Amino acid sequence: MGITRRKKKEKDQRRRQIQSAAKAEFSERGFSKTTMEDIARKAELSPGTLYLYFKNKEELYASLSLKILQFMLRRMKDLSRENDPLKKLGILKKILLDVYEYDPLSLINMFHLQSSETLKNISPALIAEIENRSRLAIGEMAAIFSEGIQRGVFIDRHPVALADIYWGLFSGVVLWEPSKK
Amino acid sequence: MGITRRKKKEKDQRRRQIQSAAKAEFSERGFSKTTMEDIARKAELSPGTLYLYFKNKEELYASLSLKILQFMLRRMKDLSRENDPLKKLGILKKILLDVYEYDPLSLINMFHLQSSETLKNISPALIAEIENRSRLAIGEMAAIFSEGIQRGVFIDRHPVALADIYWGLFSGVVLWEPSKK
Amino acid sequence: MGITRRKKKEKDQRRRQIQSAAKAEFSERGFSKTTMEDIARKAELSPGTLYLYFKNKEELYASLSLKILQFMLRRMKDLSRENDPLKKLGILKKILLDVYEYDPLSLINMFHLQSSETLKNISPALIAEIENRSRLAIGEMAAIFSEGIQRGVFIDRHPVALADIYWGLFSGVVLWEPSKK
Amino acid sequence: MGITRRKKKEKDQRRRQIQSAAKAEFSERGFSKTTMEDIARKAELSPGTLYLYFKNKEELYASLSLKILQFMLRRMKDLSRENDPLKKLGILKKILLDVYEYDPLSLINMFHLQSSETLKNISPALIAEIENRSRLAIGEMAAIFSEGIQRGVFIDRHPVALADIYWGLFSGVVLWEPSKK
DNA sequence: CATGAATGAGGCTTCATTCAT
DNA sequence: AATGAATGAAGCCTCATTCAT
Repeated sequence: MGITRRKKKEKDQRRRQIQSAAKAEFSERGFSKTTMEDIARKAELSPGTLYLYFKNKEELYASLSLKILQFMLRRMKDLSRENDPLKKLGILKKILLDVYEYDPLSLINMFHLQSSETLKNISPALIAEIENRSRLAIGEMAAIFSEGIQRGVFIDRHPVALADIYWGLFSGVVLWEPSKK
Repeated sequence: MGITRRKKKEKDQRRRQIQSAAKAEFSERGFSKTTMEDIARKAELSPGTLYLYFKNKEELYASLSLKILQFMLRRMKDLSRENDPLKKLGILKKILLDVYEYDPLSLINMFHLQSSETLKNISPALIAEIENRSRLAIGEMAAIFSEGIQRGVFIDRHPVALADIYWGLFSGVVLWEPSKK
Repeated sequence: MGITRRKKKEKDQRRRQIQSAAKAEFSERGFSKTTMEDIARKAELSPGTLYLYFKNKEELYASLSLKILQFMLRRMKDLSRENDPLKKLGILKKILLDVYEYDPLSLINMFHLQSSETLKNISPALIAEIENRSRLAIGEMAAIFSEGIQRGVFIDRHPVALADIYWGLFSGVVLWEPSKK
Repeated sequence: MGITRRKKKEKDQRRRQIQSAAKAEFSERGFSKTTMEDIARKAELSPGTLYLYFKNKEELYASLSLKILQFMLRRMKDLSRENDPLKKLGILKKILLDVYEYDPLSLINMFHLQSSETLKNISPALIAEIENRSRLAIGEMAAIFSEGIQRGVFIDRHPVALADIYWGLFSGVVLWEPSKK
């Protein structure tokens, strides 16, 4: 089934091509101001083609979040190899920076997705998957703080709150960065 | 001129009424997803009336940023009364928290304005004013770091960069907050 | 409240103006081939205006059925004044012809609505109302046959079936009529 | 020419396969709401293939009418063997019922074709052929009435009008039937 | 011949903005 | 000044049709 395989590969390639164009456009103009035609033009495709790969505009947008979360979770595997909470925090910092470098635009999209309106046109399955991975990521971070508190290395606050703050600080810097142009 | 004065007062009052409604709606749904009719309904006015007070949707949006920046700059006057860079930083923290408490929604809108889409329909004059005030605020903050570095209290990095980071952290926390629902 | 009253009247008038244009266009080209712009042009309005009076294309279409059913039911009041089943049948024939003459186009639309796809964009309330009235009309007809059978004037078949047949014959002639051009 | 013959047979077979799928889909959802992909899926072919057998959607639709008309005309040959107008009418009734039973869906499609939207994309040749056969069928029916009137068996009305009415009643019942669900 | 990915025209609908009252 | 009905441009999306493989 060599042909089938190649077909699949080309299809995946096309998907990525669209996602790449979408990422650039969404990041530059935001979700609402970006038109499907903008994305199609950037991807050098016709508008109709986008719909062969993504059910609608919102799913295309959300798919970008999924990608970056996937990458982040993969990298978070590293954390389990380290024991010292402080060092874990260091690794976490490194991971977040890596994620930012790997794909700053997607990251920004994700923050927008999370901090903005409920995107009601996204299929429940996709939403569930994103929420699931988000929870995993925050949970992973909370675990670091939880352990640090237990060992008396970090101050005693709710671990999830600490993870939230850390995350908030990071996203603040990330969001602020491009606005300086 | 008593009547003229009263007229002016009523007009200002109406303006604020609209801004207040706009603030709430923009914060909840974001700029693009908020319709002028949403705002009019919330302000208990008709859509047409909004245009008697604001040239268009974007200017109404931008005017919210202006308001909070005004407040912030007024509060920043306090900084000049203090000499010690570390204490100044403490006061700055206090100011930022005050600003957040004074009007979190406007603040969120402002961060969105800065970090997101290019609002090309805003009149150059208004943009200039916002940029000007933003620069003033960041400059005020940079001055703190600059002084601290000179006195050897802070590490030696570019003061504006430090101010940016501080500001980024702040906005990160502010923007992250509501997304936790 | 003279002004309010006048406003209401004008609004009703506009609704009818749109329905009238829609009726003509739908009858000529059928539901799917008729565009909202066609209707707007015929009504000498802009496309957007149609949506101030009807939620969407399907509701506009369905509203035409409602109108004709209303007329028909009003006319069916006459039936109760007559006792003889055969004469009732005569009156019924007259009513159907009146309905056809009153508004042949709407009648055709209604048959298309009934005999075609499920129009899933119609609000449940409107669907319920149409179905309710349809049932009333068929019920009224069935009652005639039921009585006629009891008195031995009509052959003994299920009254609703007879009503269906009668209705089917009538709609057959009605549908056939315009196709001869 | 055995191979050529077989090829032709396979081609015909494919054509019928498509028509069969089209018939089912058109009957269920109507012309406009049925997509070429719907039909292709039902026929277990790809959309592109349909265009190898039919010039476009409308011709595919119209071809269904042609088929049933062909069948009807073939059956109408029987009429010439009978002399008595009343008996002819009985045979006609039988024929119409046969046609309905032979292929109710095509019949419904045909009535829709005739009673609804102008199908301007159909090739003039095909339209001509359909109209021709329709006229033949109606003519055949009119002949019955004509003869019956001459012999004083039927009331004296225009024979074509009588044929139309008879045909209208028939189509009414046919179209009404499925709408009762 | 068959495929099915790609195209792009065109339809429905929303909403910022205007303007007659 | 205030209204709110009307406008019409523009966006999302569908789907008949084509064409390279």
